[in-house]
This record gives sequence, structure tokens and C-alpha cells, in this order.
Amino acid sequence: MSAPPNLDHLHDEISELLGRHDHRYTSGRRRLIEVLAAAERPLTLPEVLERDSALSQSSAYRNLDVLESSGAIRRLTGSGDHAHFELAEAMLGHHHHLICMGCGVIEDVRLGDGLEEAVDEALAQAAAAAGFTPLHHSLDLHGHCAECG
Amino acid sequence: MSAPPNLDHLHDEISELLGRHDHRYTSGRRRLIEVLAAAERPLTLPEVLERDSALSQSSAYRNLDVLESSGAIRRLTGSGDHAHFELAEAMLGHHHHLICMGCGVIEDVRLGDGLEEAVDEALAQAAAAAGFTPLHHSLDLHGHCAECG
DNA sequence: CTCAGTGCAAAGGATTTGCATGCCG
DNA sequence: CGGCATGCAAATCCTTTGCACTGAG
Repeated sequence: MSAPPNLDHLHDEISELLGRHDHRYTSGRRRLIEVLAAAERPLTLPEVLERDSALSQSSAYRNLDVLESSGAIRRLTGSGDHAHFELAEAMLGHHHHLICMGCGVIEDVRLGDGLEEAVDEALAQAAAAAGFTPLHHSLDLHGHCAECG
Repeated sequence: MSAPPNLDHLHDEISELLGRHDHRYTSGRRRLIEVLAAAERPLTLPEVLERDSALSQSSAYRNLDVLESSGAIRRLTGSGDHAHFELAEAMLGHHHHLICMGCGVIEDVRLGDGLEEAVDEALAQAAAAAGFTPLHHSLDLHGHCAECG
């Protein structure tokens, strides 16, 4: 579950998503996906560039935008200066995040289905009362990682 | 509970918090607190300045930092370009947020105590397994507000 | 006096964009 | 060919900082 799916299948899925949005699955985009798929946690842009030095900053940002708007990846904000990127839940499955308030690192966690359902239901009610149309929820734990004590 | 506490009492509490951190409760800081207390939802810096034109941008940012580090207010990130600010939970009580993906507006919501406890317990277990020290959780619903359909 | 607080203007820094070129379909 | 994609450099824009000044104790 925490392991990424087969790479060939992953590329097929992404290709399909991009095609549906009239975008090409170019080599730069494929490299981004491979970096994210190989990572064990959400990465910042500098971390992505570190792991594949052939990527250029501006194209990487542009392609992460394209991948995000096509539903292939997810952008996480709120932890320090840099946004973090990870494969979308369609690929990784629904999960949440542990966010270190010291160094900003983010790790994935999964909770029980029962709890997820209870949360969704409670939020759906609150949303309805406020005139909101719910799309998805995020549930993060803020604290300190092992390194930051 | 969703109504802010009595203003005098609020100022006393903030004053106490600031004093504990060796900061003064100056008029600029008082004005910030009054704007946030009067708001029905978390505000961005431009929204704060709009509501009290006597505030200057840089001092407002500086004072919001001081207020945040003293535990008087909370900074919310991840919704659009601007951070949002609201009184800390010590003042407003524990709650969560509905975040509009269209216009970025944020509204407060409260969930049942039972659910909160279940969430905390599940997160505490996950955190322990990952070597994280949990401090607090955040639970947001992302969707579209009534305006953004 | 002393030192935190203030405000203006300028700097910082993550992210975005203009533009000329390259490449896929 | 035609238009999306790329990459460099420059621009944007929220936020922070330098510095000289003011005010409270």
C-alpha cells in the first residue's frame, strides 16, 4: 500500500490523465513522475531537482502545474516555504500527513476506514450547513519528527 | 462558542500572553486583535489592513508574528497566496476549516467531541509508529463556497 | 536614557512568465 | 508544418528586513 504501483502501469495512468486534458506525456513530465514515485514522501521542488539534475526549475514548476491540474499529482502547502508534491490519491490511495514543525518534512500516514467515514460524514454535514460543496478533506498532524526531537 | 469572548477579557488574556513573552501590548497590536476578533472568519493581511487603515503593512506583519509566537493568534497557510490569521484556539476554542478552492476564503467549523477524540487517538498511534511527537492536528474540508458554486 | 515598537523603503525568496527555440504529432 | 513544450532570464508578489525615528518606562 505504501509502495507505489508498478511503474509501467503508473505511466499508463498518467498518460491517460494527461491525454484527457489535452496534454502530452513528455520526457520531462515522465521524469518528474519517476522522481515522485521513487520518493518515500512528498518532495519540495529543490528536492525534486536534486534527484534529477536534468530537470530545469521553470519547466519543472510548469509541469508540476500541468500534472496537478490533470489530477496526476497533489500539491501540499503549509509546511515552510516550499510546496511539497506527491502522486495523487488515485495512485497512492487516500492518506494523511505528519508534518514536522521543525524541519518541514512531511510523511504519509493511513487511518482506519471507519474513522475516515466518520470524518467525511461530519464534514459533509458541516459543509452543507455553511453552503459549501465538499470535495475532499485533509487531516494533518503537526509535531516534531524523530530528528527534530 | 463561535462568538468571540468579551473584548475586555480578550485584551486581558492577550496582554497576559504577551507579557509572558516579554512583549508589550501596544496600540497597534490591540488594533490587530480587535480586527481579528470582529471578523467572522480568518483574514488575510490585505483584509486586515482594509479594516483598519491606520495599520501599516510591515508593522502588521511584524506584530502578527509576535502575536503568533506568543500564542495569541494562529496563522493558516495553504489557501491561495496569502496567509490567513485568526485568534488562537485558547480564545476561539478548537475548530476546523472549510476552505474554498475557488476564492480562497476560509470559514470555521466545529465537530463533535467524540470524533475529535477518535481522530486524536488514531493520529497519536500513527505518530508514535513514525517517531513523531504530536502537538496538534488540523482537519480541513476543501471545496467550493456558496459564491463559487 | 534605553530599548522595544513603528513605518518607510528596499531586499528576499518561492514561484511565474516572456520569449526564442526545440520537438512531437 | 503547427502548436505544445522547454529553458533561460527577468518579473511577480507575499513577506521580511534595514534603518532612522518615536514613545513608554
